Amino acid sequence: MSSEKADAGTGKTPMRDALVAAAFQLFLERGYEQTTVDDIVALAGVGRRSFFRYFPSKEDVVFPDHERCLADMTAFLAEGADDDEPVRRVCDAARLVLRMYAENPTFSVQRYRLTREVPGLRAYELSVVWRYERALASYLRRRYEARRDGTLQADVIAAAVVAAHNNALRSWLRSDGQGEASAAVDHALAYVQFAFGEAPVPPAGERPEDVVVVVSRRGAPLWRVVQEIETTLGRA
Amino acid sequence: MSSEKADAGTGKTPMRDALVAAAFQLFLERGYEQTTVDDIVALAGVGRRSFFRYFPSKEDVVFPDHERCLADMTAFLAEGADDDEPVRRVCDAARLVLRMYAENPTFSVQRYRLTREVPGLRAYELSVVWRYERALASYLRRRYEARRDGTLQADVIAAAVVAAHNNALRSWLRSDGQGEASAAVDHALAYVQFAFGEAPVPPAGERPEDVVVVVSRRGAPLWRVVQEIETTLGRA
DNA sequence: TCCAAGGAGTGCACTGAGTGCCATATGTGG
DNA sequence: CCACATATGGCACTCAGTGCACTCCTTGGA
Repeated sequence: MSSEKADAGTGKTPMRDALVAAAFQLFLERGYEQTTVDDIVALAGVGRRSFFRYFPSKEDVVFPDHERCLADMTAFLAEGADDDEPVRRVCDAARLVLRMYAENPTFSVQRYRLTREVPGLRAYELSVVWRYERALASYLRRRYEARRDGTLQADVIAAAVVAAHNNALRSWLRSDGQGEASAAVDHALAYVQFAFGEAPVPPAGERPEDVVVVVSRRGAPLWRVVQEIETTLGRA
Repeated sequence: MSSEKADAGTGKTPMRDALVAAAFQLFLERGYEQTTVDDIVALAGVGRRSFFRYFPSKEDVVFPDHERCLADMTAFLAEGADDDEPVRRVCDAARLVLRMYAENPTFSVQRYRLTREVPGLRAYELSVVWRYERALASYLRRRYEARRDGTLQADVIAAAVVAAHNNALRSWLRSDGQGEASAAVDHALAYVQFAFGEAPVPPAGERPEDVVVVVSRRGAPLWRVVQEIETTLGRA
């Protein structure tokens, strides 16, 4: 009905936005810990109680859009429940987070500076990242149910994807949001995808028949063989 | 001198231990959030102010030994600054953490249950784990300075090692500390070591000459070759 | 034996985050 | 005009954490 909240789920409200704006203004000019919730609500011209209606804690106002992004990621993974290449799927899911950061470069950079300085915010960010990681891991766990060590692989790959994503994201944030963020993230994720045995975006024109391999001693452990290949190709 | 603190660095004092004991007794019988710092100091029979002398926050009393363990890990990595196989080194560093957990199985299991239930403690644990991960990552960053994408690889491998370690550790904790923890962790870490191209403990008797590989088209990308090998060996 | 000096522990008052409860608008449909 | 729900505000309270000053107690020296 038209009487429902027009922005159900998105979490966008004039009040909410006003609080975020007031909070960041003060955080940037005095610092996070030097700003009390009373300061924020005073500047926003609202009651103190309303702040905690919109944000369960003072830290939450710094990450106003992660809740929505996490929901997006969960939905994205749910619709790819039968993707052929699960690792690629979680990499694409990670790109959703990057996209959110890239939508507001200046805001993201400001927030990055804050979280780097303030230990409390860094800790809070960890718990946010942890939820993304768990979302990726539980997707992979479902996909790897049949495998031996499926949950182990799921956890490790999820952690690797998150680490690669964050490595690229942070280097982009450190450069004040200059340049193309997605290129760096693509590169980082391709590394992970390769390490865990899925092909990164297959270079067109490259067909299975193009590579012929002969291996002696079929019982040899895979790691030995790979080592040998690397030497043969001169990439060690 | 004999006048120095007898336990410099270890953080062990009668007072500290008494506080930890009192805290856990109350946490287990009433729950973490239902226990105030005043309750703890009352039970321990000490002044409230003393609590915060030994523990910067209420959460810290739940992880009384991680500070020391982190220092041990840093030292361990420092003395292996020229190890031939950095990945193995960080895996061994991770085993130090496992050892700390395994030294007090019942305590570790109790703490595990607490951290699983209480969101605040889970968040705090994340920041502890994060410090371990950063220690591993900065070791690897130094070792990989020369490599292209050295910091990326360092971050990803550190995250993978931590994830593998935690996967095995948690499954051990879930089983009430039954069985041999180190076996599961060894298995998990071997997976990571393999995925990132270092050989896990080389099966004795296995020599480079045992494996002969012939590859056509030396220009082919490594991932394609590995894929082919896997199919050839029937492990896909 | 007496006297500094320093550290360990304590008491007290204060700030600030977060919560529960109730009062007050501000609609909305009957 | 009346229920009724929903958004907001005010107030009082709990509790974590901090700064400061005070009391011991130990140790070492004269």
